[in-house]
Amino acid sequence: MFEKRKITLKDIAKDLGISVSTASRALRSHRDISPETIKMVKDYAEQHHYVPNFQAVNFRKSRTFSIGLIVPELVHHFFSTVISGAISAAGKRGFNVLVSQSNDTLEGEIVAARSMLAGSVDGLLVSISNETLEGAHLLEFLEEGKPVVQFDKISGHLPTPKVTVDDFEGAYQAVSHLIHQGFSKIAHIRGRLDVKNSIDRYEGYVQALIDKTLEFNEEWVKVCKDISEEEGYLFAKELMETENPPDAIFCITDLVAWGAIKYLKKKGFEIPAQVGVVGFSNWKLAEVMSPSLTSVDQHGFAIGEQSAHVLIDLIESQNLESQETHQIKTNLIIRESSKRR
Amino acid sequence: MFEKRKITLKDIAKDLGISVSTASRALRSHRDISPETIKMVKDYAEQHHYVPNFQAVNFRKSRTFSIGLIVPELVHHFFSTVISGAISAAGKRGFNVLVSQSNDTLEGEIVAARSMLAGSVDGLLVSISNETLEGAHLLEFLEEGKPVVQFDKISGHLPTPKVTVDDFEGAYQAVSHLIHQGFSKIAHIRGRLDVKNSIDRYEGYVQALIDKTLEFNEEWVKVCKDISEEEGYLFAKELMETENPPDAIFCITDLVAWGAIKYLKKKGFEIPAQVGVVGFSNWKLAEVMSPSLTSVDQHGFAIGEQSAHVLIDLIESQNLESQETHQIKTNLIIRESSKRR
DNA sequence: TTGAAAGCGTTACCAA
DNA sequence: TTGGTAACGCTTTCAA
Repeated sequence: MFEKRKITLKDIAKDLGISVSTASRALRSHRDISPETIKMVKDYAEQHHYVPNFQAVNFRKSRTFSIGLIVPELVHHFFSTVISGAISAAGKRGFNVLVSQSNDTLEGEIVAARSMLAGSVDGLLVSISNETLEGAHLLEFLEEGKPVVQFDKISGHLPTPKVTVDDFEGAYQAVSHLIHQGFSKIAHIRGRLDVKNSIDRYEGYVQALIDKTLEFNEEWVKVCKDISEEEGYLFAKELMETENPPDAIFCITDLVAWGAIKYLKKKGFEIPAQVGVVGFSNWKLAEVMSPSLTSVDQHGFAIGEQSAHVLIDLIESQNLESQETHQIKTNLIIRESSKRR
Repeated sequence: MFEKRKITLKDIAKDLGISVSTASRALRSHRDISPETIKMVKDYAEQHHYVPNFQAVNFRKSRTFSIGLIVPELVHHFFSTVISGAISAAGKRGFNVLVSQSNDTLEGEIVAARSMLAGSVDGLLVSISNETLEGAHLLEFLEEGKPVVQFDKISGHLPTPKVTVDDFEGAYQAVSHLIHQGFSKIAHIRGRLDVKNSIDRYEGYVQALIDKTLEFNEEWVKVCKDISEEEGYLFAKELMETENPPDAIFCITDLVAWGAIKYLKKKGFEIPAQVGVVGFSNWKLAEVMSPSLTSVDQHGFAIGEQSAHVLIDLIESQNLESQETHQIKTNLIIRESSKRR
């Protein structure tokens, strides 16, 4: 019922009695084709709905005008925001985005990377999995002349540009805010010891305490493995059951904060009167939980946009050496869980 | 520093003193190539890390082994779940997924569709925007011989297969549950009058009332335009301020339910003691809000998987005529907001 | 069992 | 200003 054969340059050339190369050049308004020929060819193309076969063009130029994007998890507010930003920026520059997820495993990341490397993208945007160390599968891109840009979760081992959240500054602001609200015994439920984001947030936390000459207590720092709600609950319990409990908790993510708040509510602690809580990420749930959660917004959309622009710049300049780091500023969103005054 | 020229079939053929066609066939274990030759070629390929150039293969076969996926909104729990399912299923069948969003506008959908149609995908998965009526830009895919599958938000005008949530049944179950919990004056904050999902949910709501011989009251039905938190708040207010207020509200989405709950809490109504609330979608926030929200889970992952399978089946069978509808069952998740017994 | 050659649709070089 | 031709890397007849 459907099916309408597409016309090619050859058809145009034959019908117009010119050569294929002339037709090709005319369509691109090449400067040494006469205006008359150009007009003739363009008119014909228009009338016959000529559409260039991009597969052929791209094959010829060995380009795809697509970029790959690998995230640890797709169903995740922050990452879907980043994807949205990347697609928006890439689209404006004529690139499609091929999306995949690693499920935060090395294996998954390798599978995703390989399926993209084999001729379907011109470059890669990646937020590495927790398990990624060497990243040989990512180096392969560079070896093939395809640039890679890392964002958010990055590895220092890979010689690529990076676009990151300013985790240090975000944490610093969050903790400073707590101090400003009158909290003085501030705990931190942090992420893994070997992940850069969680290290930076931890350091921002420590620096804020130092700058305001507040007590730093080793026992007030808890280390998550999964960054889960359950861990938030558990560590809040551990923190509050000690001799010298904190009066505020700065959590590595909103989900962990939600677990902590669940515990605090259950035990009748008043938030923020008795205990203040701050999260990180500013997901939708921060706004919705009760009490609403003060959180650090990571500007995911901007990160996606910026990453895509950096990558496409490299693709277009054939630059594989760049290792610039771009830091995106965070923004503290103050809500009920920490507001005392 | 990097850059390692890829070897091609021609290189293999030359080095091994055979022809390109023999090399090509040997690699695919073609049945009339001798076992010895096959082994020789494969060993050589292995040693020299031969990777076929898929751009060339795909160009030759006019295939891309990619599918397009257009959703109204990317930053949305349901849609990101669907995307995740589609990528998972497509990956298993050797397809990459090119993702884009329409921002729920016709214009956006057309732009996204066009950039994919021009030779970058073999078929399209689409959940149409609110503004899409005729869908000429989608028919173009069929005209080019590329199958289209609609999911979730669908248009009856387009002759394509469809994968949908069983909205009617989901709503029916939700309302039946409320009735079973002892609620008898059940209101409905519904979606637009011209959108199929919201019509189906409305009809499920009405049918449940009829089957249980409960009162249907025209005044208890409110129509959203944006499906926003604000509308939930506003309509809950309108409903509760009438002479004869309902004792339960079934909402078109969790976000609307959250708006309604906000109002109810503010006015001191006890949930679910005085007013029961049920949402639809089962986002993360349903679990997190207080009280936690009973909601209809839509199995987004299954929808994504199923849609991808249906599409890839059509691509591989070259079938452009199919218009089957696949309904995915929903699942009611019962939480505090409706549990009376 | 193997090879030669044509062809997919385009671009780009070299001649005319 | 134009045309012929080779080339991109592969698959697929057709012949040998």
